[in-house]
Amino acid sequence: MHVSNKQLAHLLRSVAAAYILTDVNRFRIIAYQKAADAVDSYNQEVYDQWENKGVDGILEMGGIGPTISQHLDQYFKNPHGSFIEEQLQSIPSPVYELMLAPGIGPKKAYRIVKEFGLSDPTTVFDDVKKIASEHKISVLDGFGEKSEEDVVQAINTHIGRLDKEERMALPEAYTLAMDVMNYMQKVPEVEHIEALGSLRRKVSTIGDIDLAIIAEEHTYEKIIAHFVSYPQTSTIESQGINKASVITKNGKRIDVRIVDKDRYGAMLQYFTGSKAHNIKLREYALKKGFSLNEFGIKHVKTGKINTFEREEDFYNFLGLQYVEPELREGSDEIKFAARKKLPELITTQDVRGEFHVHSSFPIEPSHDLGLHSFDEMLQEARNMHYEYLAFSEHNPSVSKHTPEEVIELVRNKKESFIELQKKYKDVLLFNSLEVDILPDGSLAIPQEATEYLDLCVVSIHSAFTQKRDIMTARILKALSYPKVKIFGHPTARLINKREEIDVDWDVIFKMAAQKNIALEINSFPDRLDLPDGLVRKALSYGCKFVIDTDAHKKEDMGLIMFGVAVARRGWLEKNDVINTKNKDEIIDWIRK
DNA sequence: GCCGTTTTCGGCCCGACTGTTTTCAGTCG
Ligand SMILES: Nc1nc2c(ncn2[C@H]2C[C@H](O)[C@@H](COP(=O)(O)OP(=O)(O)OP(=O)(O)O)O2)c(=O)[nH]1
Ligand SMILES: [Mg+2]
Ligand SMILES: [Mg+2]
Ligand SMILES: [Zn+2]
Repeated sequence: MHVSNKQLAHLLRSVAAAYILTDVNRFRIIAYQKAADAVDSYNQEVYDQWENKGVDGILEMGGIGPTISQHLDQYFKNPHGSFIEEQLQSIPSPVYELMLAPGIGPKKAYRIVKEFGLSDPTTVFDDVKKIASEHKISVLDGFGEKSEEDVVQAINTHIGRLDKEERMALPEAYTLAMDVMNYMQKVPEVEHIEALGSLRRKVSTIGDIDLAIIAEEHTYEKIIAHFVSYPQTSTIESQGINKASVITKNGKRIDVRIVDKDRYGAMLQYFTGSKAHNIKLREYALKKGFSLNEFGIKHVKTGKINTFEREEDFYNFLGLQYVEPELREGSDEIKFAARKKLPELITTQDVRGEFHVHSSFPIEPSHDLGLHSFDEMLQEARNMHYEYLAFSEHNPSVSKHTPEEVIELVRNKKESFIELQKKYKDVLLFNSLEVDILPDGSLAIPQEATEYLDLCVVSIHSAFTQKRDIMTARILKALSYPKVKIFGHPTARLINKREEIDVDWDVIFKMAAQKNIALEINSFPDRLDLPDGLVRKALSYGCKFVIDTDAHKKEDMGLIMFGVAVARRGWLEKNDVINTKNKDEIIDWIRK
């Protein structure tokens, strides 16, 4: 039976909880928690990996070691009677559910479940609320009036989140962050405010908003008081001297940390994360005799503390290259930084054009047409100082046209480019299409019509759930047609809406590298496809990439920054990305 | 349970906040 990453992470956290409650070695507990974190941040389905490569497929992701991999292998084959199931059975199952409420961990959950003999995980939240309403929790050892209220509040927060997405798409997160930052800047004592955490690392989905503030120490109290009074606050999770957290009416958490200017560098480092990166960095520092925290670097022997206003100096002090936030995921970036071998990441300024925008040209496609005309899109390209642009509308609908009509439509488009190119001498035009990869791997366009194209983007818009071997063969076939230069939004995922296709990426990447077909990094915030993890994998096969916006209106062309963020998170340098090249190099690439 | 250009054994990040405590455990970032 298929196990989703979400279920798997919960499973591993449950084992960790069972171990906490049975007093197992604390580092073994941490190993299970780390494994759960790794599953959460992995952008392929671990179960699929296992299904096709076995234990090696699990080990490959990093973050899970040989023992847990073996246990998972056994669990996936048959959970009944498996080691993992056995561990879980030592604790009543409602504990694992109750733990999901924020602020309730294994110990509190167990205490309550045990005391009242709860046995049904499906009703545990209602059961506990009922018990609380009868004030039976406050009389327990270690509990009181306030903590009884907090339990109910935690359950309500959890339930309130159930029908919402767990993680925000980037634009939503930016909007929320901006709103809070604007609100905080009403306090004149706020010298600087900045979004850190996953937002600074530009992760594709954002769990909460993390803000760092610079201020003088005597103003902290005033600033914190202002923060928790944010109009959208629903509950104040915590309110301390230099940090506070609230949950908004939409169920979104906002964390704030305040620090003085002299120590901001260390705070930037800590609060940008990721957690895995921080732990690896701290372990690395310990070996060199230093202990790190969000305020500075302590020499363990002498106790001397160094402070840092700049984050770069913090890394350099440890003998490391500065690590760009997008690389701080706790994979192997610290090793590279120690050897001064980190990549020089691509920037938005490096992008000189793109290959996937939709115009309103009446190509009569089976999917959606763009909103703006060639002219309007080209004006935008000019504004962005692009040197070239490929129009890639969806192919003309094959069900509504004869092959001859399709050929006619494509030729019309090509002919209209002649005048257009004269008008826009500074932007080299390419006649392209985004062609459907049909379920059998053939392209939704007559071969003759492609003769009028300079290139085409091929992508999947149907039959997303084919089995891995069929899907792999389908894509290989599609990539073998002439004029195919770009594999568009390769996984076809829609964040929070549609899963990635299941395919043997090793085979696809090998073929793409060999045939000089670029993998698209689609910048649309609900796609971000290829996902960053696969970008890095493809890079190791020598693949090349294009960063496209898939713009359906001119304003969408500004989304390119999101695609660049994915590229950076995939460790790409300028040279790995085709649309950083000049016109002549592009023409060469298309001919190859 | 994991892992290795100083280790295959012996270490493993570090601190803030809360409630119920008379010194701390639990939970979280
Ligand atoms: N050293 C250390 N730092 C942590 C730990 N937990 C969190 N942090 C730091 C690094 C995180 O990026 C930062 C913000 O924490 P969050 O829980 O908000 O995580 P992050 O923003 O990375 O991901 P998110 O999208 O919110 O799930 O705080 C920890 O256990 N140890
Ligand atoms: Mg966060
Ligand atoms: Mg946070
Ligand atoms: Zn598409």
